[in-house]
Amino acid sequence: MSKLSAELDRAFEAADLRPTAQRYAVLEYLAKSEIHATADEIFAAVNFNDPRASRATIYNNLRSLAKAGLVREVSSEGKAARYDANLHPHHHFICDKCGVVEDLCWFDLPEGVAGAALGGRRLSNYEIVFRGGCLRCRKSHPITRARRPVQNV
Amino acid sequence: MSKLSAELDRAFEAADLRPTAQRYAVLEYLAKSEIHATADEIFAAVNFNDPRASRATIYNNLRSLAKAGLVREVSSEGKAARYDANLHPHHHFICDKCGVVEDLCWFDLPEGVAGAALGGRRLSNYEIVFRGGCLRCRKSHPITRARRPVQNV
DNA sequence: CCATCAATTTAGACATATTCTAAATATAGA
DNA sequence: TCTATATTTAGAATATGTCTAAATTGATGG
Repeated sequence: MSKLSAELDRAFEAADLRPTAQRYAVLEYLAKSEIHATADEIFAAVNFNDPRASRATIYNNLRSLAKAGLVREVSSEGKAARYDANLHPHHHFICDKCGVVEDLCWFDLPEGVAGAALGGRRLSNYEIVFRGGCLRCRKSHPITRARRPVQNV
Repeated sequence: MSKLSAELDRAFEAADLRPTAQRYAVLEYLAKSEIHATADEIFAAVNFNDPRASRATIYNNLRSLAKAGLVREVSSEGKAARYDANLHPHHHFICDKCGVVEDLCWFDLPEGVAGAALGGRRLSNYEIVFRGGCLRCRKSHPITRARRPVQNV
């Protein structure tokens, strides 16, 4: 794996976005963190050592980064939006029980499976959101099953 | 297509959820409406004729219905959550330009494509979220294209 | 190095969305 | 009917997100 800082620099370069200290800190935190943080968590983390970003700046940067495709807002059960660095494509898994959002390796949909459903719409990207029991929750409740069986995928 | 009221009755029955007047009205509205309404829109619609549901009740019922799987919270770019009746499985399409959320016909993932990505996680369900230009927006900007081409799916 | 311009940041006020609370009401089952 | 539980309610309280106007920063050209 290449060094994170180099990867972030490349991402800013490719997106043609000024890597200001605050904006960089937001993306860096999202790239390092596993938790798909809320704006508030990002605010706290970025300012942990040294208060140097206001709330408005966190929101401003989340928007500019999202617009550039470097971060993604992920489906959040609660009310606060959760954000995810989007440096590499990936799918998501959300635990029904504990709500954790996990990244899954990317795989393409096989060619042709979605064409009919999409009709004539122009497609720019897609992601699959899986739900079920995460490994941690499954361990504590090994016999839990989906109410209706889901086809093997 | 069977009558909606019968379908709603069956859904409540299957979910073992009391079909109170207010709860029924929320699900009925979501099932009829195409707009993936916010809590506030549901509140306004349900009370249009006759004020008979408070905001708290709308939220309470959205939660109980979501927990039972009869409605789904769909990814909302803005801040107010949007809800969708989930009586039949379907995927979603979100327009990059106008933000509209459209339902797409369901299709299964081909067997085996996701197994490796899921690891040992227990799967209860999944959905695919596609993004791009809806038919209406495409019509007004026919030459728009994805910046990086997306594989045909 | 300086002047200039546009982008960014900031604090805090503001607006909106959601949850909570405690009392009232409705419903199912005995 | 009686009882226990679930649901509903209005409004207060909280959480989340946006806006504003002034200050700061960084890039560019002279």
